[in-house]
Amino acid sequence: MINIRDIVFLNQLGQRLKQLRKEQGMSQEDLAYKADLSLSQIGRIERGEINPTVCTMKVIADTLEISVSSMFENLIDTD
Amino acid sequence: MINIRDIVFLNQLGQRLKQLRKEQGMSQEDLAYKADLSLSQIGRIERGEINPTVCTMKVIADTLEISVSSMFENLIDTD
DNA sequence: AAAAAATAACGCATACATGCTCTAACTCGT
DNA sequence: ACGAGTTAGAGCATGTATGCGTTATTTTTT
Repeated sequence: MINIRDIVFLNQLGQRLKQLRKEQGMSQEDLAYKADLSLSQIGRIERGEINPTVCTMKVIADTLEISVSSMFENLIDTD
Repeated sequence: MINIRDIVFLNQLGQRLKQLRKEQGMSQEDLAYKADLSLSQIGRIERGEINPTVCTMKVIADTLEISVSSMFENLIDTD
């Protein structure tokens, strides 16, 4: 089975999430609670450790009151 | 473990993908080959059967030569 | 109508996303 | 420096995404 994980993309997405979360003055725990996700999962996504599912990103976007589309905009180059 | 699958959202995304693919005159097999994904996976996503990962959607978006962000725009209500 | 192409629908094996719990390491304000 | 809050890290269990076949069904072409 081929691994399609795109590490650069996942890091960018993680940074983007962290930025959006902080803009709302929320801690990872706040976001986890409101989105009904685990705290560890929020951390792993922000660190780019995992390849989350689209529904996970949707509940996060809903919680941050933004569209899924805009969640994937302005992805920041990290390296 | 709580299931966060959003069936409505996944159906919308599947329809959106099918629309984008057909706009390019590609078959599921064409897309699968170019994106280096399995044919069955493309079908399952278009049917809204599964909750794909963001990297899967990224390789599909890349193959369709669109941004991930626009992949999540214009999601069509199916109900 | 028949053939061909495309899509759907199976089942199975493997990898991994997610939740949970605990501990460690930061980052603050006092 | 201390303590409180926040984030990181690790390990385990479970569900599921994905790939790979194969067969059925649908759609398109001739």
